[in-house]
Formats: sequence, structure tokens, C-alpha cells
Amino acid sequence: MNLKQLSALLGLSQTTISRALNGYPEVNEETRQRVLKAAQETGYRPNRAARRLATGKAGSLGLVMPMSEGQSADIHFAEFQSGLADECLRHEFHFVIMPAHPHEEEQAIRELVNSGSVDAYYLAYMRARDPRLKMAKSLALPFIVHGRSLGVAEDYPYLDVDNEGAFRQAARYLIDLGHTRFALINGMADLDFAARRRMGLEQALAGRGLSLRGDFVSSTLMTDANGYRHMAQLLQHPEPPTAVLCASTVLALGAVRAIREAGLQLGTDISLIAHDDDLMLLKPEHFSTPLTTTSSSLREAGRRVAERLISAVTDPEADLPRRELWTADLTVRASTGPAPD
Amino acid sequence: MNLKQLSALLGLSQTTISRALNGYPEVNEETRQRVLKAAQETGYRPNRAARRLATGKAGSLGLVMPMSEGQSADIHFAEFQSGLADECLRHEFHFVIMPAHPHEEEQAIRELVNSGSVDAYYLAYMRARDPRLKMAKSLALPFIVHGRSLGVAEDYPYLDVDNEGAFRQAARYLIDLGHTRFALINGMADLDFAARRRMGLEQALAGRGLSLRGDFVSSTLMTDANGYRHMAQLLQHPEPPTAVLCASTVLALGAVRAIREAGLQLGTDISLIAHDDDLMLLKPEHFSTPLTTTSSSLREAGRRVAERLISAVTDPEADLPRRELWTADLTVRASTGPAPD
DNA sequence: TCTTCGCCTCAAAGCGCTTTGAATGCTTTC
DNA sequence: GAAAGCATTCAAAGCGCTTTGAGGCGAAGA
Repeated sequence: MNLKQLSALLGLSQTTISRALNGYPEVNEETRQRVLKAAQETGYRPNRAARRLATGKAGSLGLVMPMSEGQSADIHFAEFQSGLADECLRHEFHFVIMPAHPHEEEQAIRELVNSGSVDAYYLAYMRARDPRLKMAKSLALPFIVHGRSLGVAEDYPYLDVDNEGAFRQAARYLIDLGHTRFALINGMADLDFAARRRMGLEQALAGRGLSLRGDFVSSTLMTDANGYRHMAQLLQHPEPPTAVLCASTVLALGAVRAIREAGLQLGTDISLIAHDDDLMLLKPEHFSTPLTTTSSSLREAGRRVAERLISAVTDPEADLPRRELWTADLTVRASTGPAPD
Repeated sequence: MNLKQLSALLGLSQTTISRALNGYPEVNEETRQRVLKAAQETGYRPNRAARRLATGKAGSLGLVMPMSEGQSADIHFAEFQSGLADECLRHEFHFVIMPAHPHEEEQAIRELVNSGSVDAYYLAYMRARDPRLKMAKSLALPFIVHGRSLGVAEDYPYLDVDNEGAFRQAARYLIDLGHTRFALINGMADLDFAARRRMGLEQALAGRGLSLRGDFVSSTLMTDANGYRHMAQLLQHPEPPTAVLCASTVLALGAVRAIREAGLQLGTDISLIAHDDDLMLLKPEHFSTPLTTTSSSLREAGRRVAERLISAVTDPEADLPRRELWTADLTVRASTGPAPD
């Protein structure tokens, strides 16, 4: 069922039907009702491709899905996506996912934009001096960056969490508890958020005349297995750290297991703070020893990104804040305590 | 940059350029090279909406994303999606996600199909007598069901895991170890896979003259927290179960925690088998007591679904097996042992 | 009575692509 | 030398929608 058929069926022109359906004022109310009813009954839906061609609007957001090994089924990605979907649902938007190999993402963005299947898109998993920014700015479509890129002027629209501040605050809290030997189980080193968390930790330490040992830092895909492996390694050290920061509760899950298996008591023998993305699956308060965290909801971020993109599409005039930095506050639970002597 | 501009630039007709780019034979090789070069340099990409309109093919798969509370950030969904994405990448397909409220999914499918933004789609989270099947069969687009629907003749294309067989096998193994008091921590009761797992368990028990207590069965969203809660409840019982089947390693994660907190020893005091979807995040062999599992890769399923859909689109003649049932074999690890006396 | 105005409806153009059917210029064949 | 065949290229139609500019019609104003 298409417009033409519907117009034949109703004995009205395509113009009138289109207008009736899209809420234009210059159509008789009675006619409109008749059209609406017929559309309902026949299950007519305008063809999006055609509409897109005619208006330039597709009613969909785009995102490039990074497909590097293991990162693909990333629960953090899923959590963000669910917020995005939530907001899309509210506005009857689709979203189009374009899988891409890492480092071919520039190519993928160009493809996504030029192919005209989306109205706006977002970038994530930013790295330092990320070349995608230049690419995105050169293209005409609205976009938002989730995260930021170190080494690039912040003249692009973004939404980020204050990762640096969060880990600075977390580290200071532990320093105040008397800890001096710190470790960091971080996300992949090339990712911006990981770099900033490390910076936050290092700043806090430097501020109190302490420093971070290079071999107490690991940068890895944020999985349970990696958390376990790196924590186990740290505990092998003759003078192991007493304070550990984890970039995700997923890493913490493995780390906690390693700690327990070593016969150590979390919050007494060793303190741990994780960054909590508010994952549905893994609540820090449900750990056997509830985790002290810095937290910020990824799902909420997804929702906000969608909200901003959709508003940029539907109402280009709206002068939205182009930069948003969310704070991630410290919530103290049982996994932290005074440094052992 | 569009076809028209490119044709003006090259002094060739749009026809020739289109043909050169799409590999038609009737174009001079020299001309083709010239076109290819220009397309490369100008970054020309055909507009997908226009192509879709002209050919009826969009180069994209569709899926309706169920948005019921909590299910949305479902890691199982993400794992499947990553397999799907993998295969899409190989064939230069997009996929379009349409979020929908549960029980409005029929509506959403119709929308997705009629809107012409996808060439094929799949259905998941099937329930018994699922009305979406009838809807899908009445529409012209190729589709595949991931899972099946009890109470409906199996005359639709599907890919499913033999959930019934898997849990039957798991239960028999435990019965042979002397267990008689069984519990089941299952997924949402209305979902087909959950119903079948329960059936498998009940069949095994019935075969040995045992039965399943109604209050030893829980049906819930498959999260860590729910696993914990239900296991803790089970352990409150004066005569608690000695054998527990979990529908997911995610549920098992919580269940194991409850067991440990109760001071019980997994594999000795209580045996547990979980269904393992081969989640990137959560490996059964990494549990502090490695889990005995029935397993089947969700990611592989996603890949296969994409493969079948894409082949249905690009080569409608291909007579693919319309029904695939994968077995999920039992892998024995340390979480199971003889029944305590 | 004739014009003007508002209301409603319509025909036609155009979005960027693919594809059909025809045209062009050569070479080959009888 | 005319007919036929081949290799290339092209103009134009059409996919299903929105939107522009115009037309028809009755009521109000001159």
C-alpha cells in the first residue's frame, strides 16, 4: 500500500493525503479524518526511503559500532545503546548501526553520512588526537561526541563524564585513609577516558608527594577475566598495592575474585574503588563486599546523546549547550578502609 | 557529491557512471577506471535512500529491540547483536534497530517492514503462541525467528537451541549423581526458551519418578541481582534443593554469591548447572568454582541469523535449511558433585 | 454584477539513483 | 557497397514521497 494506491482508493490527490497525514492546517478536518481512518485500516506507512529522498530527513540516528576483538559485545556499549533506544522510541526514530573495523572508522563515518541513511550520528570510544573529529566537522551532519579527545581543541559538541575529577577524588579519599601504594586497572590505554582516569589518579598522588609505579598500571579490555588476571599479578608483587582503582565494575568483578582467592579481605587488607557505569547487570552494592565507587549512568548518557541529536535534527535553531561535563561522585561502601600498617 | 555532479565533472552520463561503479560489463575498461578514480577522489557514495527507492534493496537488516524494563540493556541481546554486526560488516550491510515497547512489537514490525528501510529482519524473545509469527508470515519480507514459539506449527524459518534437550541432559546428569531436590532459576516465564528449559527439566525428573516443586521454580529477568535473591530464598527453605539449574551464567553469578554467603560449598553441599551463552563478559571457567554448563554461543547464533538473512536477500533462490536446531552440550566442571546425604 | 478573498484541493516538479530501450560510431560480413 | 553485428554511451522513465505554485469554488465586499 503506497500513497498512490491510497489516493486512488480515497479519490483524493496524493498531496491532500500527504498533508492530512502530516498535520498540515490547510486540509478540511472531515477529509483529514477520512484519510486517517483509511490509513489506519490499510496499514499504510510512508516509505522512509522516499520520504528521506524528498525531505532530506530520515528519522534516524547513526552510530558506528567498533568491532575490535572482544570489544564488540561490550556491555558498556549495550548499556549506552539502551538509553539511546529509549529516547529514540519516544521520538519515533530508528537508529542505524554500521559495524566497522577499528581504524577504519573514518571511512565508516563518511559512508554513513554520505549514504544519507541518517540525520545525525555520534562518535564514541574516542582516542587522543582522534582524527574522526576533523572528519566529522568537515561533514554537514549534526553529531555529538561521547567522550572527548585529548590534544584537540574542545570546539566540538560533546557529552563527557569528568573522569579525571572522579579518579582524583577517589584517590584523594584513599590517600586520606593512609594508602600510599596505588594500582590502577584501567581500560585500553589509547582510549581517552582511560588516559584521563590515569591522569586524575596521578594528579592526586603528585599533590601529596606520591607517585604511581608503572608496573602497577594495566590497560586492558574491560572484562572479568582481565580484572582477575591483573589483580592476581599485582598480588604477586613483594610489596603489593593496598589501594586499587578499577575502571569498571566488570574489571572489579574479576579483581575481587583474585583478592578473595589470595585470602585477603576487601576493605581491610586491600581497598578498591571502581568506576560504576550503573550497569543493569552488575550493581556495586550487590558485591559480596559492596564496592566504593565513582558513578555515572551510561544509560542516562545514551539517552541524553539521543535527545541532543534528535533536537539538533528536528529543531536546528535550538541553541543547545554544546559541551556537557557530568560529574561522577564518590559513593563510599565497604570495599575501602584505612591502609593496613 | 552526487551522481549528477559526478557525471558533470566527468562529462559522462549518469547511466555510464552508475554502471561503471556497479560492475556492469558493457562499459569500457578505461572509462571504468576513470570513474572509479574520480569516485575515490571525490569521496562519492551513492545515496542509500535513492538506491533503495530505485532497486527496492536497502542493504540493511532490521530488528525490533524489545524495551521492557531492564531487559533493554540485556547482555544476551548485546552478545547476539555483536555476532550479527560481524556478519553485516562482511557484507556491507547496515542494521536498523527499532526500539519498541513490549506487546507493541507487532506494530513495530509492520512499521519496520512497510517503511521500506530494511530488506529482511529477525524476531527474538519469542513467547508461546506468538502473534508476531502470523504477522511476519503475512508480510512479504524475508525473516528468521531466533527461537521458536510453543503452540504454533513450525512452518516458519528459525534458528534455535535445543533448550529442552540441554536441560534434560543436565538434569539427568544430576539425577545420576543422586540428587532428588531440584530448583530452577529461570528466565521470564512467558519466553519460549524458558518454558522449554523447564520442560526439559521436568521430563528428566518425571522419567525417574521425581517431580519439581512449584516453589522451587522462579522466573525472572536474568540479572545478577535476581539470581542472588532467588537463590537466597531457596536456601531459606527447611529442606533446600541440592541441585540448581540456572538459565544463564548471569543468574548463576548472583546465585553463587548467595551460596557462598550461606557458607555452603559449591559442588559439594549444592550442585549448580547454568546455561552458558558464551558471553564475552562472563566465562563459566572463571568462576571461583568453575561452573558446569550447557552451552551454545549467542554470538555465533547472531552471525548465523545474519548470514541466512543476507543470503535470503541477495540470493532469493538459495534454498537454505529453514529450520536449524543447535544442540547445547553439557560441559562438566567443578560446580557439580554427588548429592550430599 | 463583478471582484476579492479564504478555503480546500490538485497537478507537477524534484529528491538521487537504477534500468530500459534507443542511438552512435565502428568493424565485420556477404 | 549495403546490411548486420558489436561495443559504448546516453536520454528518459520511474521508484514513493513532499512541496510549490496554481486552480476551483463559494462567500463576502464593492
